[in-house]
Amino acid sequence: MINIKEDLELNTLNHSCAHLMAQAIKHLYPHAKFWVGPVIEEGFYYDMDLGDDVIKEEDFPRIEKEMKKISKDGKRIVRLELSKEEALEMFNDDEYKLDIIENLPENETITAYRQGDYTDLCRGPHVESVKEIKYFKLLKVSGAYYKGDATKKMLQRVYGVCFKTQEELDAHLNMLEEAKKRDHRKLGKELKLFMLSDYGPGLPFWLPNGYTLRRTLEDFWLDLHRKRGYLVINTPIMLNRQLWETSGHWDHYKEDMFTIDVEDGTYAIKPMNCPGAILVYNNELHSYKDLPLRYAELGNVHRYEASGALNGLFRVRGFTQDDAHILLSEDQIGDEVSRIISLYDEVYSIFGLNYSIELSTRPKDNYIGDIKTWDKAEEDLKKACLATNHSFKINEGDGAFYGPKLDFKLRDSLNRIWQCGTVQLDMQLPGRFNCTYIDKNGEKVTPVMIHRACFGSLERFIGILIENFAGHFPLWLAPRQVVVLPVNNEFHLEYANKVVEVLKEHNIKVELDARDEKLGYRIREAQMGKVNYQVVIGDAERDSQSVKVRKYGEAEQVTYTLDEFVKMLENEIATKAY
RNA sequence: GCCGACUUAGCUCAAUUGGUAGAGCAACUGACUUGUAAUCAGUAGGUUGUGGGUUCGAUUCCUAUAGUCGGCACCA
Repeated sequence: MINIKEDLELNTLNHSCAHLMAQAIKHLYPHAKFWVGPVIEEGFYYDMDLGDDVIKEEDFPRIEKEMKKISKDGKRIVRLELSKEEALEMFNDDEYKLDIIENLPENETITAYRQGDYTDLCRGPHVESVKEIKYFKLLKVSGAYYKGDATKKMLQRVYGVCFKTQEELDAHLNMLEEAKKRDHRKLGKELKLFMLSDYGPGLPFWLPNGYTLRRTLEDFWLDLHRKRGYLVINTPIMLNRQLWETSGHWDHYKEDMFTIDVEDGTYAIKPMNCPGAILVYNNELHSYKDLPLRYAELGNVHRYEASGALNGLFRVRGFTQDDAHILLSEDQIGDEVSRIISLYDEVYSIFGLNYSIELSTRPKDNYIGDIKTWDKAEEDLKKACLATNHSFKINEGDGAFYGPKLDFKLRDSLNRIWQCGTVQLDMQLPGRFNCTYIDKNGEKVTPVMIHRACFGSLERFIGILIENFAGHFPLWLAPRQVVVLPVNNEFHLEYANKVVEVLKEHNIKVELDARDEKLGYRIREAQMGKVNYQVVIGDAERDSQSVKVRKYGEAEQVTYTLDEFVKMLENEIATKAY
């Protein structure tokens, strides 16, 4: 992925391209008014108000043509310095620019950039002349709320990208095409991993291959957490409304919960697992000696997500969180968070995934608890990051109402960012549910709770894995590890069956493909199905009790004894190589 | 939820300005008996997402609705 932010020159070029696009649009839609047009990680966009007009993707060629024309014309880009008064005067017919100017400090010099017949309010910098802006492409158009506020008017946003050379632009567009081939929705269908139905938007169905992969992932997760001292539990899928009133969810998130009315009241399908874990904690009396108590749960939750938010496995209405709720004393927070981060490191590195950490701090208004506790908690999270050698970005005011959190962000094949892991400190819920433990002095004390999930949700994480591996999973995770192909059923089926039996005895996920088709045909299907190993059985193999093996994506054929092959597979599975 | 686009056979896609839906693959049947990415022939498969409307006639135009996709907003 090309990261424009890292290249200041490219950054400037893209910003200038946004102006060029605005100028072209202004030529074609003279009544157009422009809000803001910043550079983003990959290119730029510009938000605009076109009145009753609508720009569609089919209009892009027209706009690009106009942009090229302006670029060819080669006007210089001139920087203007204005006082606030002059700026207000210059843009007096544009309520959007006036809005920006009015919010600028009183005595600051305001700059605008002029290229030919187009002048835009802008901090700059820009390239010297529009003729430098040559290799660009408009990519997508969408609605975008004015000031990002859903209660305000919706503007139109056009996205584009600009490069210094045609080659770089082509490479970028080619990369976008390639990325589409890794799309988990496409691969999920092709490899028969999961499906979706109109009868349940956002409620994925796991097909045999996908479910096999998912179960492997779950087993891996369970083993890992038991080894790390977690107690694995399972709590009900729905619970009485009163519980959600106590937890605060009924007030805050009622609209997002699925509810069921029955004779003895209203039940809500759980949108999260924490209240269940707390009931488990409260089931017995605890001593300070027992802390931290780590309850882990693969918890199936449901949330009524906005229809427009749904997206393959990335954003769904029913999903399984690899959740854990850790109850501990305040002085244990730092150590525990460090343990959690190192666990995430271990897990993500097994899959070869890169991530970035964001620390979300106390919201401005909507928070519970005292500031001192918040500050301490935020400090604990920071220290844990530093202790485990991680840098982090701060998301000011983005924490949950009950506590600050660390979010672990992963990227999909299209470079979109998805939150997967999370570590959230909660100084509220244990109090609401009267959780206690007995301290050294025999006093009842309220513990702190950490909510944490490493994958985030199995659905989302598997979506990321599908894209990361482009559907070719490491052997330990692969739902289809080996396919055995007898050349001729009449002469080779018996030995092929024996090979299958032996592999099954060693828990290898093996299939026999003895269909009445040519070998080339079956090979092709095995390759397209991204089966890790294909084993051909013919005269030579039968006579020497061996197997001829070809690895997915490789041309080389290697002959092993059956025993060697089994050992090789077992070794590869054990090392989790990818 | 909002803005825009899309929805045709199991899958991937066609169908001139509105003229009555086609192909490849898959499936099924038969022949072929196969050595590393598609053997050949035949058969069957569709109320064009769904409901209204305009029209002599709608896959095509209008409208409502559902789903999907790209963003926006949201994401406990």
